[in-house]
Amino acid sequence: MTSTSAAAASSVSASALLAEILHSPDTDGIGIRILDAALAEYLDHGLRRTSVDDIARRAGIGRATIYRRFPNRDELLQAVLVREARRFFEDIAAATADLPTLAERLVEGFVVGLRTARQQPLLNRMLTIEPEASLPFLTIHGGPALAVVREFLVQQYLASPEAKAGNVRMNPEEVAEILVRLSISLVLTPETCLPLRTDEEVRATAQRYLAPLVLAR
Amino acid sequence: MTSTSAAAASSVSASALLAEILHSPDTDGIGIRILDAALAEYLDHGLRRTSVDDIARRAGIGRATIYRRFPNRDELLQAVLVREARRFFEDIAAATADLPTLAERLVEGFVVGLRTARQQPLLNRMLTIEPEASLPFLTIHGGPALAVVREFLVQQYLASPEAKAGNVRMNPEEVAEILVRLSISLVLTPETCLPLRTDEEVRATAQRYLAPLVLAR
DNA sequence: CGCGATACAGAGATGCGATATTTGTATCAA
DNA sequence: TTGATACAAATATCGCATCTCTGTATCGCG
Repeated sequence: MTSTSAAAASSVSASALLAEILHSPDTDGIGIRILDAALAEYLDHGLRRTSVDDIARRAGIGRATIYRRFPNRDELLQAVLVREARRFFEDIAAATADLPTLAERLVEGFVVGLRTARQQPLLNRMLTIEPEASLPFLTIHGGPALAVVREFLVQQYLASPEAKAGNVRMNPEEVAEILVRLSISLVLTPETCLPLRTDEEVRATAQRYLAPLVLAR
Repeated sequence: MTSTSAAAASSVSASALLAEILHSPDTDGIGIRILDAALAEYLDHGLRRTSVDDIARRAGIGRATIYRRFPNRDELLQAVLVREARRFFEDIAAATADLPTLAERLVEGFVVGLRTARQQPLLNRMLTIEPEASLPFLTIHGGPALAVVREFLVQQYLASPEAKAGNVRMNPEEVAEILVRLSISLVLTPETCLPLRTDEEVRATAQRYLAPLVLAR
């Protein structure tokens, strides 16, 4: 293994990567079984200690079959991460789809995003058992990840009826980035004096400190 | 070397650690030479690859002398970090001492804090050459560091004339934590869409997005 | 044709002694 | 109080052998 890197996406633009995540091609039954097995192995033994053989055995298929779907080990990991990211985005989108105002989308997106990220099994498992591999992609090499989530939120904001009506003064990119940075920070360093234990607390805190960002400038 | 850890401060309270930093005993000439030499060695070769011998040779003193001032290798590192932290706090305090309002202190503290952190030689050097050692103390084990800076900012806010007058509605701890989390995030992941290139841009951005926090709730 | 199984070379990881360095303490003379 | 030296124990480092894994090719099979 040379890189363990799954965020080699640094070169492509954030919006291109986001599009790839949101419209990732549906794989067939075997493809899903491979991704499921890979995810399970990653959770059990980490990225480092998971071999393609382990995944194949868990999926009950031949190792060659995996190489027929995925160019190499790293791209398989990439595919697993893309799927998790898509699920993450779908959760947020589902929770904010019916909200008309920008402020509501912002607050609820933060609530659901933070909760989902905090509960994300793979993310949290990697942070605890393989921080040396995962931390860099959320910090010093976190530009791409940050940009993708930011662009997704921008998309969500711009899709709101209020935004479509055209009376929005805030800069969606900038506000989104602030929210994403705070969320990442809270996932990486959960110890906080902010009331963020329950969803209700998160909502109230976001209401108080983040909702006003809609009016900035 | 067993820990490389300098943030073993997890057990002591943040305010106690802050007091230790702000009122760290002034060392004599030799003590300063040791700290200077240690800092220089850390910058040149990193924490991992610097031995007590290296530091002694650079300081032009005997190795035993170092052990007479500092219990062990780790506490020497600790002392260097405490001194850097004190300088960092002093920079912020000096820049905001004459500012009467809470909002001004908040904005200028952010401007100076971000600039100073971005330019901090040791911090940036460690993040680039030894991320595996430094990243955890700003992320998964970043609670203590976060709390110390937060408590310092709270102290700064409460020292403002406006706060002393008693008409402050905001929760200083919570607002401070948001600022610190954003600052750390920006240092760890400099890639941003926010206008934060020059001091003027940082000030304007803080004015727009952070100053309103004073009025929260 | 896609799958599972097998074989294979090259790369990379792992384990393990031997060696060298470093740590922390003690002791000495200046 | 300092610098120099000595010392044992703990770590780090290195070389080397071994093993595992990756990625590709090739087979027979349903």
